[in-house]
Amino acid sequence: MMMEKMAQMREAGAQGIADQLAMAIHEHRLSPGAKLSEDEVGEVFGVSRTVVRAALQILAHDKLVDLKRNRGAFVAQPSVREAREVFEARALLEPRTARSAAERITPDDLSGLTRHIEAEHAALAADEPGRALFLSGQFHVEIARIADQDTIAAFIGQLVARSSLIIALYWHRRAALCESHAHHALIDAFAAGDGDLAEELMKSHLVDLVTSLDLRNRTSAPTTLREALGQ
Amino acid sequence: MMMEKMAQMREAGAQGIADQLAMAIHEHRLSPGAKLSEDEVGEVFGVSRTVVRAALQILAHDKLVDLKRNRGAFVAQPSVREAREVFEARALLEPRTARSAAERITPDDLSGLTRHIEAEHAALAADEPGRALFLSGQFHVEIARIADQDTIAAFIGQLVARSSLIIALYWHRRAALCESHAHHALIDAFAAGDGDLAEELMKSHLVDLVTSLDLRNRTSAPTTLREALGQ
DNA sequence: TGGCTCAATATTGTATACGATCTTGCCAAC
DNA sequence: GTTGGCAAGATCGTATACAATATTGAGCCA
Repeated sequence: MMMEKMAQMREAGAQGIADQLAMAIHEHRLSPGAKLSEDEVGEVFGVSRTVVRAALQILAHDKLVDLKRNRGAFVAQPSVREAREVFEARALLEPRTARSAAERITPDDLSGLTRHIEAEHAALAADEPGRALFLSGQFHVEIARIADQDTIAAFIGQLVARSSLIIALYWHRRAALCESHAHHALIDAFAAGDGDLAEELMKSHLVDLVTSLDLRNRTSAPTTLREALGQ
Repeated sequence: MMMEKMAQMREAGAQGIADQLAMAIHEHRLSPGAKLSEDEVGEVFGVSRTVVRAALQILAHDKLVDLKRNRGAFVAQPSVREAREVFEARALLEPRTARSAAERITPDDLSGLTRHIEAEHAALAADEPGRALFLSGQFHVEIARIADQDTIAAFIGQLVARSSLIIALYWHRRAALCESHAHHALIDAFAAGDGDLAEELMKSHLVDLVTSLDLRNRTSAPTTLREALGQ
């Protein structure tokens, strides 16, 4: 595991560093509000601030970090409003994409998805809930890839990553197993080539996700007193 | 007009430069395949390569420019496949967003949209078809803003900009007036608060847009012989 | 004359240096 | 004791310098 990380570090470059930071955020190893100092990140990855800044800009564009002028980069803290918007966008994109995937899925894709879920279970068994969450998100991206829609897949990838931040901030109900069940049901629909069912399952899966959050309008006051203890 | 440009230049910074380049691309003043040399752009805007690189990265992330390692930045040349994907994504996002907009539009929003269309007509009358195309695209973004969905609006903004590149490459039929008519019809639906109609109109408007393109699968060979005269 | 190698040039990739801005802690004044 | 300002430190924003890579043209050989 340590060696794996070292190898990833060598493949660096701005995009590589951004990918690793994004994964750390996605796996909840970096919490919302955490400061990402340019010097510190540069030291960790063994590069200069120039490339670190490029990486942070990439993450800022994906709304995973907030870039505050002359103050630095911080892991983003999506507002309640932003959280609703993210899931609204997912509700528009993912159900119809799941239908397309069901209509054109191949046996290879299907076994790939199955392996994906198995990896997710393994992560849970290994007591790595962050990694399980990441894999659970990638499941959604994979569906878009199967639907042969790279552009939509890119959007969903960004929305899924932001969803991970939203979950870190607003998670309420325990529903890890529920997630897994929904994904299994989707795979069954894919295997049956049932587009209608896949679309409907994805739709309700996303509704379940939102329902598992606590998006009551508090956390809007905190802005006044400097992130309200967030940072 | 010259003064306006100078003023925009002063508000620069990486995002400002990216915005201006994006608008130039959107207005077809920069053609697909055009090279954006760091030194040249830096000289034009009076900044160093550092900030130019940041601007180009922003545009690359929006898929408006291609960043080729050790070769430079070029205005993107979307493939036929990418073109189809962009309009597929728009078809998922925009009709339902238009419905939401119709359901919550205010009189101020409505007059704003009307002024928007008038500006588009004025640009056409002034023989600035590029600017008219840009305004026509912003109309779609404005609808998402009226629907109170900033996240979706950002996606649509990116897709609209890429659509402008696609139009530059694959435009076939003259349909400038047709566009205008579709937007007028949408405004009427908004004024009537008719969500069903707005959704349906947007759906067919997007279909019309795709239909006006020539997306037959040629232009995949050109890749071989270096942009095939594109650059 | 045609093709190949290699050097010269140009452009990007990265690091470092310097200036600007913000934070923070201290001290004085009320 | 609290508040205000000021100075020292830290961090970011930008410019510049140098290294790496790709392109181009000339010269050489077949």
